[in-house]
Amino acid sequence: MDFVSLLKQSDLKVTPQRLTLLEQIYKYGHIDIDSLFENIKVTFPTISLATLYKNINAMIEKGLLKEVKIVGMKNKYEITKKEHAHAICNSCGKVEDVFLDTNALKENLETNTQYYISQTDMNFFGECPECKAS
Amino acid sequence: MDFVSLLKQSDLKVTPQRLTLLEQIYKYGHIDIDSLFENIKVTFPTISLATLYKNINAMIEKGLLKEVKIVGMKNKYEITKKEHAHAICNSCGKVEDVFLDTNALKENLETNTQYYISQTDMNFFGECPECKAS
DNA sequence: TTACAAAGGATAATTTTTTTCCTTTGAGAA
DNA sequence: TTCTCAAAGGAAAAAAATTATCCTTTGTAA
Repeated sequence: MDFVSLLKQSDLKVTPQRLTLLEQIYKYGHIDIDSLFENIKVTFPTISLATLYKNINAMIEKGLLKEVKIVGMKNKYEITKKEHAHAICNSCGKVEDVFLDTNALKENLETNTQYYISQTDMNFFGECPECKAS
Repeated sequence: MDFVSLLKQSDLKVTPQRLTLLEQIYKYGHIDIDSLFENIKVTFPTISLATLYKNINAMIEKGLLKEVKIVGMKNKYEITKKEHAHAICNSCGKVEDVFLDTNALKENLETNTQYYISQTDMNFFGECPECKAS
């Protein structure tokens, strides 16, 4: 993942703090501000929450990151990628990306409501295979 | 809508504040804490935000209310009803309920991921018919 | 290199949500 | 109907989450 180019394309300066931030989000897939803060402090002990928020908001504005809102959880952040749904395990709390074809449903909604739909945001809650087994 | 029975069934005392709260949420469909506060203060000028939060949280816990999390908006609350999606207009900010058959998609996800899915949460963003026209 | 806008960091300020503590009230028992 | 008391309301404070301010540092392009 070439985060340097990603930042440059968005007219954001390439700083070591930002690279680490992106690496951590990428590594965890979905991460909230507190875990992110804990993880980044290992590399940058003096970084402040304010810097994290400023960077996250800048990157969301540029479309580099997306905020993931899930009922019952603190907001998480993810690297922007092809539109996808989230599968969330109610037992272990895991959040996974799922790439589904949602076109039929979208068109269904469009003909029903006369809305024009440009984005979707879907969360599926239940039990992951591991938790189901135990 | 019989909010008195609804509260009783949930072992929550029936207070005028709670009835007004439920009536307002019902009336608006989806409402955030600030609008709710403004509206309820008309009837109960001394009500406090703390009371609203306490009641909303109690009702969410009892399953009477649901928190609606939409990217770019403050959390909203709705009366619990049959599972449904939300259509959100990016132009005027309107949020509408849409009842769709999401079973095919759910089963698709289940066979793909081996998750067992018990609830879904779907938001569709775009333009409502009115904003499309203008 | 140098210049300078942008980013980082410390701190304070705001905003949002929860807790505490005391008063009031709904609802069942007497 | 009155009494009792746990639960609810309200005021205030506390805690948690987010944003703003201000000064120092740094990335980047000339």
